[in-house]
Amino acid sequence: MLELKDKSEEMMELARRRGFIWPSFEIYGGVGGFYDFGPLGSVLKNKIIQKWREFYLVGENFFEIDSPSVMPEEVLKASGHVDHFVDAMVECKKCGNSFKAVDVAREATGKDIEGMKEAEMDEFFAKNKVKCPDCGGELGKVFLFNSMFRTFIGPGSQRVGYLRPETAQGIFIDFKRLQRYARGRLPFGAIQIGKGYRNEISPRQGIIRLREFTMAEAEVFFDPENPHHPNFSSLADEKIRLWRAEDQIKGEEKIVEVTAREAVEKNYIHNELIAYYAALTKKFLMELGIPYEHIRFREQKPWQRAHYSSETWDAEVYTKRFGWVEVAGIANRTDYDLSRHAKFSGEDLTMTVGESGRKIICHVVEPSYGIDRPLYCVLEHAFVEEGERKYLRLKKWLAPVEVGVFPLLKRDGLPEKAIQVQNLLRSRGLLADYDDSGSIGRRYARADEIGTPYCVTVDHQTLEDDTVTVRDRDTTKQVRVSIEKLPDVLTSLLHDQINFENVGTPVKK
RNA sequence: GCGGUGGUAGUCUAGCUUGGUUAGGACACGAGCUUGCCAAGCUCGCAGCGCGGGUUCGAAUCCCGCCCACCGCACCA
Repeated sequence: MLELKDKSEEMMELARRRGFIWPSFEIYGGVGGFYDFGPLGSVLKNKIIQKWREFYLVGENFFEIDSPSVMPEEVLKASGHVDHFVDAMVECKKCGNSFKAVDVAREATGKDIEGMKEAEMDEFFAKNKVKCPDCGGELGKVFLFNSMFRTFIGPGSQRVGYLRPETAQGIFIDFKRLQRYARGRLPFGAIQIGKGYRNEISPRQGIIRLREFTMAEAEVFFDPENPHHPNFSSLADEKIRLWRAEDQIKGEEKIVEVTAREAVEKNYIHNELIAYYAALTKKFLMELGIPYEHIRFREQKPWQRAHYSSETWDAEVYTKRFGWVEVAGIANRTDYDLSRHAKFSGEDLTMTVGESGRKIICHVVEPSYGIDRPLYCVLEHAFVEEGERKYLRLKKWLAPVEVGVFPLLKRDGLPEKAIQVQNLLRSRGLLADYDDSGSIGRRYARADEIGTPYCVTVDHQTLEDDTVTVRDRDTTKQVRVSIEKLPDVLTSLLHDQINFENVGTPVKK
């Protein structure tokens, strides 16, 4: 176990050193829960987002929108976040420390006061003569700490706003226009990719718990009388591993492996759309390079669910560092959000369906993904050690540098030729980096470390016949390819469309 | 938030106990030489005591506060 932890620490050190992930505000000492993506991390992150768009924008044919991160208070009152996104706290009048009211009560009296109103908590503390757990001082009144970042819109601090805790609300707000855009089609989906903000009391676990993070969310609107996905059959036979709430409650770590169809038939998952998106999520994660056995879906127990959810399945990925990590959640949000926004805004958010002209409030199934967490999982799973050789075995298409271009020697015109090759590759849309520093072996090692799948080397033979060697990261084998064919060959290789052995003449070591 | 441990170049680290060193090394990085394919070698170079205060003639070293990281607890809608 210790050894495994060292390995993931080594991976994080690599990520920091080579420009994937950096602590934010570092020269001012840093602030917990915030991270920057460096040059390589940014590309990697964007590639993950691009893949997600392939799944949801292209594959599902959903509508993408982009709405503000700052939201006026009314929106989040309606959504329930102002009231439910909170912790009750007490502050000591003497030493000034703040504590969770529930914890202080449990520590002092052994009683659970979860669910009480603030006034009831005040009464409870007074009756039980509860003092500050740190200094024994008098406790102040219970107050609610909301985990949303609060701000003001405009000068004069009149209008309260919050940084959005989820991108989803932006979609619900636009429902009227979206359903018109969909021209009556149901189900239809809308997606949004962007930052979300949660003012965590104590962020931990590096990039796993951030105060500002990127999420990719889809809201699938459907008629509650017809909760079917038109393409369910295309994923019905996909296998998924489920950890049901029932088994969790029994204390059993029992995983049932079923197809999406069986999950619905056996009533493990109570909604076909959820089963469909679970299967799609599994495919997405595997596409990023997460192995099947390291993916499971955990059903949230009733009391764990968000205030808006009637059923939630979390997609979890196994990591050495943090154990099972939630990377996506698929929730049945019912008509909660639309009903609430209809009520609070006074707008009609119903939709008319079918020949009967039936008016319905759409129900919503929400597949909601983090981007930062899967990115961590991708890095951790990609990091391999083969003796002294340590490198990222990233999926080829995911690598932030796709090709390294090296002159074998720094003379005889080889650097100039290599730069020409690099320019050719970049002009064809490939992320190609040039490196002429140190021995050729060192350069291969540098490239391997950041997961560069192919390295092209220009040697003396290049000057004679315009061919170069192409080296495969995983096997270190080389083939000789003509420069003319190089862009197409590399592009095909990156998308696993051809076999490395078949792209050119093998080079003897 | 609580308790514990820690913070010295890009990275890993010596020095801290017992205050006074030009703060040492290794790797990495850069320049040059060398090098016809997998972290070779040589020369030179860049670069550091988390932040703020205090004690002291003098602080990387002692004291206080803060920040950050790691472990455990709690939290994770």
